[in-house]
Amino acid sequence: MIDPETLRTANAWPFEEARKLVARLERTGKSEILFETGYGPSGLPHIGTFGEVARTSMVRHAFRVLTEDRVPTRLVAFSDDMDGLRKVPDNVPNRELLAGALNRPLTAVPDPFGTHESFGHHNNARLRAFLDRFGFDYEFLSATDCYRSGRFDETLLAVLERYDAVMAIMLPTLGPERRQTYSPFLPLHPVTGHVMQVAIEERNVAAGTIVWRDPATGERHETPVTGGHAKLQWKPDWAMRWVALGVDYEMAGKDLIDSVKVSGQIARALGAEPPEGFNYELFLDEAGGKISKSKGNGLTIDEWLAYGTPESLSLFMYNKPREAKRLHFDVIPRHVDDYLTFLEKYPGQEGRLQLGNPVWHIHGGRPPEAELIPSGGNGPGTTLSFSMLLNLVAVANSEDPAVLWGFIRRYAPGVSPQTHPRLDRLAGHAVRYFRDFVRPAKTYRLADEREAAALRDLDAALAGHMGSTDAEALQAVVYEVGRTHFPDTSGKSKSPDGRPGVLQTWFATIYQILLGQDRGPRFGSFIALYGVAETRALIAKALAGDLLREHEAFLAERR
RNA sequence: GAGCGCGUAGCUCAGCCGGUAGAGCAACUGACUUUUAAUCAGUGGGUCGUGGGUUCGAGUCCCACCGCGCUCACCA
Repeated sequence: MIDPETLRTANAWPFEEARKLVARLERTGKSEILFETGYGPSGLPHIGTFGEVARTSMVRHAFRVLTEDRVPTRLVAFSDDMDGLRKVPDNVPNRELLAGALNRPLTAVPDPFGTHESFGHHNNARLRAFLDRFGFDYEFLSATDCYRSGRFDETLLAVLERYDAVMAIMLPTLGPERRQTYSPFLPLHPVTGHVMQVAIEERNVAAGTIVWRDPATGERHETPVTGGHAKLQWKPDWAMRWVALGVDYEMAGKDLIDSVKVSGQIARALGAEPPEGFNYELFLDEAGGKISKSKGNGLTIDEWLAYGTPESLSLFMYNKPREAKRLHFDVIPRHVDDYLTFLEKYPGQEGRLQLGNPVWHIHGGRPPEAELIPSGGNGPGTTLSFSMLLNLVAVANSEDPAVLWGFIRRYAPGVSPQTHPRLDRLAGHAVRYFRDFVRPAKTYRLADEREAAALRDLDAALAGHMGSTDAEALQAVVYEVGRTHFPDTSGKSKSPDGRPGVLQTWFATIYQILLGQDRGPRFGSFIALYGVAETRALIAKALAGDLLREHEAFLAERR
């Protein structure tokens, strides 16, 4: 139970939104609150779809807490699947199948994947699978079902009746030539099944029909506006849907600000109050420029989830929805770590701060306990950060999680995938990050004669330590070999017993030739964890030029 | 043209209901008994875009201006 005063002053944005709904409830006397998110099924669900549903769910949760769950709420994911197919998407198979179905409602277009009743049904199923994957609580609604079942009929007839008022709102928003043929109703052609964009010649309010002419044949048709024989044009459609379903809240991107305004006016013309709204900012690409679908500079949800957790993505969506934010790979590690930090801080916060903590909103008020690792003292421990993991993977120089875990355990004794399953998943993300960003950036080179001789000596010296995991002893071996081949004669560095030290060149050599990078781990520790035999094999491959060849093959394969 | 947003340390950004500016990274110093990764401790660094206003007090609220970005004006 949260203190009412704390709730009243909670100023996280989902609460600000929820308060708008409380006020609306008092105004309208409604007995439930309906949230809607829209989806256009001519494409697959994407990261924006996730963001809209996630954010709406956060508002919904804040509202439920604010009203102590005394007001029922629903979230409808509405698919605009009666929309006509405008062009053939280029990311589907059997494109010729779609080419023959242009202008037909998406639910009357064959499924190019051959798995569902129609293209619209296919994408609807993908949407639901997508939302289910994240555990969202929602009801799915199909526009086609709503139109056909008669659920929209009453409101459609109201649009017909108030046709002039709707036109008066729409016409000023249109260009001169579009004005000539504009109609809020789009009849379905009785023969071709096409969604027709034609002028309405007559309308018969009593019969509930519109009369139009087929531009191709000149034939006159009279079509009922009800029963799925006609649909509405975009903005009137949105308004009609709000009115018919009783939508109280719907977010939209900033690109839809004008549409929201116009649809709101239409909703009022139909005698209803438009829903409360919220305009979120669009995402930017790597360079802060706009995201263009054709350029493909956006980030897909799968890409995010390859390197980051779903919670980190939720955090990204929670943060500053009104600001344009860069949505690119490089923001992922930070969001993963910010999430971990918020989660760790949560239990120690007082209620007021907890309500402003993103994890409260991300987890519906019940964030899980943080996975801590021993911090040495008697304290509760600390979170192993993702940036640290990324460093450890780079140090481990391996895509094998077991090797990575070797390094993790060295840092945090007693920790394992069994005791820290979420850390294990993070380790998986770190490995992928290594593979896709760190490894490609490596540049191996061949050893020259002097370096090759040194490496051969190192190999021979290591032969006497097979099986050793003594990092210090192994480090001493590395230094001893270095002293022979790369002595520091300047006198600046010395060994503990006063002999000459080793040039940094020796270590640079090791890293550049064996690891393909300029810097690296303390090499004795690396050998201890990586294995003496494995290290010797690594040296052999380097001397044979295989590391360089393999890396070039790896790079070539990625292209 | 209309609308939305941004401008705070070298970089990326936090700054809630106004109360003398913070983090991460980078840099620098030191510790970890041998100049390397990591880790830990510490240091330096900011006219808070500009100009006004409200206020005892403004990064924070209001107005104007400058700069930057995006969106909409055809389709959903």
